[in-house]
Amino acid sequence: MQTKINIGLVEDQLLFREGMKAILSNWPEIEVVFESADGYSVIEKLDHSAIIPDVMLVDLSLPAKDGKEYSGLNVTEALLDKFPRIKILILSVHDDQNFIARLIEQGAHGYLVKDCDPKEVYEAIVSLYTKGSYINERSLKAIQKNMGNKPKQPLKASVQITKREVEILELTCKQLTAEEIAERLFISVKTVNGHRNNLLQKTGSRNVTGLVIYAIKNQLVELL
Amino acid sequence: MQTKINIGLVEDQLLFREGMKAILSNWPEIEVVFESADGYSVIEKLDHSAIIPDVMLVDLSLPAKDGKEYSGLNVTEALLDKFPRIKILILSVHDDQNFIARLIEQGAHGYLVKDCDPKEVYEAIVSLYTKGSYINERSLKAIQKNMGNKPKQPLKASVQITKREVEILELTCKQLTAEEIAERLFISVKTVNGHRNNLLQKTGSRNVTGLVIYAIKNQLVELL
DNA sequence: TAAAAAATAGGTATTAATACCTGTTTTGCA
DNA sequence: TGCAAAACAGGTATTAATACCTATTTTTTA
Repeated sequence: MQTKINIGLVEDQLLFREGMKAILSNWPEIEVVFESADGYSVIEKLDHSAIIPDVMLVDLSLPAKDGKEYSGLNVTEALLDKFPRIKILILSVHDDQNFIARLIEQGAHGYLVKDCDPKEVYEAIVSLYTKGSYINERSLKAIQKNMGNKPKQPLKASVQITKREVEILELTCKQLTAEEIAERLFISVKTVNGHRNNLLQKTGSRNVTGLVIYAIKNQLVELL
Repeated sequence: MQTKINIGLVEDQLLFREGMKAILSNWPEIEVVFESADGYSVIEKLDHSAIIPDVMLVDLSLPAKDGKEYSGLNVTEALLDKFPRIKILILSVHDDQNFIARLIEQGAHGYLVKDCDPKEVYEAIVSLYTKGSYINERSLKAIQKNMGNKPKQPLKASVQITKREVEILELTCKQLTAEEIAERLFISVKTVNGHRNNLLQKTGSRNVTGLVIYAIKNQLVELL
């Protein structure tokens, strides 16, 4: 009779969450005791939760709310700060070496691609619970490659994008020019360009291309 | 003793696929008999498959290959053409009314958001099997809203983006200017702009913003 | 209610992108 | 091997975006 490993899920898609629960139910020593569909209420929910999970599976690309970011990264930061005993396993659709390295550097205890085998998830969870971390081959390579590779920019400055700026971003993504946006919003072109310049600053972009990518990555705009 | 409903899954993420199988295993009358991680091999796999599924769950945003598109949409088209008896249920992360309407117009028999309840998936499958379609409230609204709303542009012109154009797209998404791309590829700025102009034409975009969005939507570039 | 943040608007340059052309060379395929 | 597509490159304008500023008004929040 061993102790159960308590799992928490932070993932916006209900289907994926349910699927994960169904998968994990194959291993009786694992139990999902916490769930959240978003990042911004995780800490609050945990404060009112009877059971604190041992391992938290966090989706990297959680949707933003009101222009504020609550990505898996932010959740990781917050968890490390408030619930340092919880081990964090990042789940992501992406498989970027550079990114994995930075994530682990930030404090995540493990990283898995959503395309991985269910068994790997199990192994990762057990490893996180018993050893405190799970570094698979890919992650290890990622870390090694990025070792000493300074100048490391901060992964995200965790900047605050204002409501108006999100509007500008949305219309920019709809291929409107600054002039058209100005007309649409009944403001001066100068103002629109001011917002754009601020956005370029805040997001560390060089041009609209960067803004669009940023907006999509941080789910500030709808892609379809 | 009733007949089993044979299900096929077309979804690139293994975890999601496994999760879906686990979820569906709750209903004994449903069985997953076919799987594909991509869109371009579905027809071929079906040709060699002993059991043809009754209902095919297709992820809308399947990755492209070699610049050719094989989205859920293309799979739908191909399936309708070659295996018209298979009912198609589109799964998507997005919830855009306009898009749902067009998808159903294209021949899909049902549409579900990935954020839905597992029970809804079951209901949709049963409905597709028994009635041949599954239109929930949202989908219905979407269709009604778009009824008669001509001028309907084709959902996708299914244009062919060349290898070089994809390169240009990738570098453009990395925020390089035309001049920088020219340097990088050892070609003239004029050529780069030529490619860009062609891309604008082919994708029906007004500016780089449109190109970036197109590239991401069609997964011609990596987002991270 | 005072201070901070956001939104507004202006000026002045420079650089980049886009819209039209024309044409040649290279490459892949039937 | 010959055709078609792709890649290449040039010219000439025009429009849009970006990089710097400064400064006022409105809104939010502590």
